[in-house]
Amino acid sequence: MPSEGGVRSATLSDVARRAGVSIATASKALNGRGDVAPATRQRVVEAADELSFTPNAMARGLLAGRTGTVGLLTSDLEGRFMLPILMGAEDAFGAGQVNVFLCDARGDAIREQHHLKALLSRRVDGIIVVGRQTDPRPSLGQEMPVPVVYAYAPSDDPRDLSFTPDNDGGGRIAVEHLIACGRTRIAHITGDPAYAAAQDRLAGARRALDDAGLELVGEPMFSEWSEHWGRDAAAMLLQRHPDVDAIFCGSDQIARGVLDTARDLGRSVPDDLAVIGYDNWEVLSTNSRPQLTSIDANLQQLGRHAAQRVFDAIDGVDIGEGTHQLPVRLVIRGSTIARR
Amino acid sequence: MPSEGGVRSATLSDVARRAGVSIATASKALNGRGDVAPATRQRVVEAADELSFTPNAMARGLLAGRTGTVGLLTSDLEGRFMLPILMGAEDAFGAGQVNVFLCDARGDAIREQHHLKALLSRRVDGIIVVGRQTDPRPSLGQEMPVPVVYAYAPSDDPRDLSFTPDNDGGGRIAVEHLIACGRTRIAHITGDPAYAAAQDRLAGARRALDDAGLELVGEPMFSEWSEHWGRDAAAMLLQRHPDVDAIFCGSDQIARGVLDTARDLGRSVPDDLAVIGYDNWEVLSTNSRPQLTSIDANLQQLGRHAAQRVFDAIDGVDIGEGTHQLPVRLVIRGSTIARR
DNA sequence: CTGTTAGCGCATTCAC
DNA sequence: GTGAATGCGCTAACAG
Repeated sequence: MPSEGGVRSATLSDVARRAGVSIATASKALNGRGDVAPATRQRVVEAADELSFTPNAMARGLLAGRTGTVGLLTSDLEGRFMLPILMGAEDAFGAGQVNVFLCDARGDAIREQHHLKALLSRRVDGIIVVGRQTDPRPSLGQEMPVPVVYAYAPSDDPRDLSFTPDNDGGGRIAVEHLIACGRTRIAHITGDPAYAAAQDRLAGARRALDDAGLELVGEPMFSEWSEHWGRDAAAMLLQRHPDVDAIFCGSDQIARGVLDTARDLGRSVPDDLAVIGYDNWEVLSTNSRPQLTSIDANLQQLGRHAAQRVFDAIDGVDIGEGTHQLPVRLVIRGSTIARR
Repeated sequence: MPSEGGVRSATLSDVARRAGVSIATASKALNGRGDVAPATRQRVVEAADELSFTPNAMARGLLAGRTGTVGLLTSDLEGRFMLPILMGAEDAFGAGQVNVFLCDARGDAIREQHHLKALLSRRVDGIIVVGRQTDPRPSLGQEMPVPVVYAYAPSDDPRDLSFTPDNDGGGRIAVEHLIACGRTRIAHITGDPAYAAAQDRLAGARRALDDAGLELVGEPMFSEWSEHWGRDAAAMLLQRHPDVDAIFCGSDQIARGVLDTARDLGRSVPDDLAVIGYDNWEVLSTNSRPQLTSIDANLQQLGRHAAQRVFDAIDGVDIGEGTHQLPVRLVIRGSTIARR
């Protein structure tokens, strides 16, 4: 009878009655508060056990003024960015201490407003807003009754606190790695130029090239974040600039497409052509031939950061403001350095 | 100052005072309960607005005996199966009415117990347990104070209610499709034989072959759910049985690997060799050359089902028991039927 | 050491 | 129509 919602959970007064003490004493005994005779405590604990008593967090929260819950407001349907962040947040909160309300707004502002209202009504102690792009998103406003931290997609209001990956830095270390591998004829194939991520990564790449006295081979190629585009772009690129010796790709998907075309055209990777991806989406990056070197945005750490700040704010610490770009890291695999 | 948690949210009595009425009247006015003079209601609503009053869901829940929350207890780190289910659940709950606590146990039983305790303490109205395999998982037990529904991974206790995709049916329709495409020399490459999913899909495939008076070409090839295995297995298979004209793959990842090898060996897909995947993981299935025909488990619908049942149980309806296999569907793309 | 009292924010009787 | 009183389950002062 899984539907058996019938057996009302035991309350503290049930426990107290069974242990033959007052409800206050029972409370103290279970929470280790105040002075309770060991024998009494023993009796109370046993009674609680027998009734499988579980304290009502709502009643507790009502009194304490905090609920021990946090809202995660997202619009990342796929969860590709949201999930690592969520896991990081759970880590930071120390499983069990804090629980997370997950709300998916599906990219709809109305729905987001709706969810926000619900979260506030539930008196969450804080809110983490997770976007699916690194472009700034509308702020929830300064009038929030609880601390708000933005993750991945920063707020467009500098008075808010936001954490976002350092895409510029990512572009830079990607190209620095290619240069360190001895490459000098480097091209760039990336996704939708309307994305800040595309522009930032390109800017970082350009700076690294500049520092090395190099230039991008051809113009950066923009279109969509797909394998198809990676294949087509690589074909065009290798035809027009056969002397290219490395391609920095704006995403792992694009890089997979590039690898495909390279294979079709008989260009050997990495000897003849080095390829580097972005995002380190493991299902793509570790299953290609060769495996993809990529840039990892450390999203789990980003989630931990965001959660930590929400935590601090709850404890009354001032969490500051502004958009903070968190460091990314290079994950080297076979597409840039040959295995021996 | 995003840390500004200072402004204690307004309470109903704040609203009442400002509107010059009693707290009881304010409550009725805002909830449309009882008879309140239109003018009075007007005043109360305005006061609530000015204070941006948000009712405290905890206080309300304490009184009502239900919280309007549901726990989603998962161990699917990637979220590949969990997320569609979560979205389906949110749909069924009608955004805003019910909120979901998401708990990731990371496949650790201790952690799961911990989270379960927390959920019960929060007095969730129901729990959905989501696994990452279709193998039966340990039941949470029959003594739960709230309704529990299992999704994707069924409970090992038949007294529980579980929803899982019909893998046998999936194997069958996959092979039926291949046969309908005129294929007769069909082989099977799949993942870890310890997975029920692998065995069930194979069983379904065998039944379909049987019904058509056919047999699998060679033995089913088991190993891991990866592209690498798909590539290696296909190479072995095509060498030993060059006359194979179709391959049913246990996952889209494996199918991607198979496509790679087919291309390497100059076997044209789908003319020369039809390939069908499983899971319809779109990032893989829609980006291959050609795009992958695959079996979609309708996970979002599965999530909606599970949520609906939890809902029913909350309303006192008996939700029944047993493991229910939900229908899957065939998604036809270019890897089995040539585009014209 | 233990029990009594008050109150967190709200919805619901039941008098007026 | 409106308001005073009651209690959901719990913890924190206090008094015994």
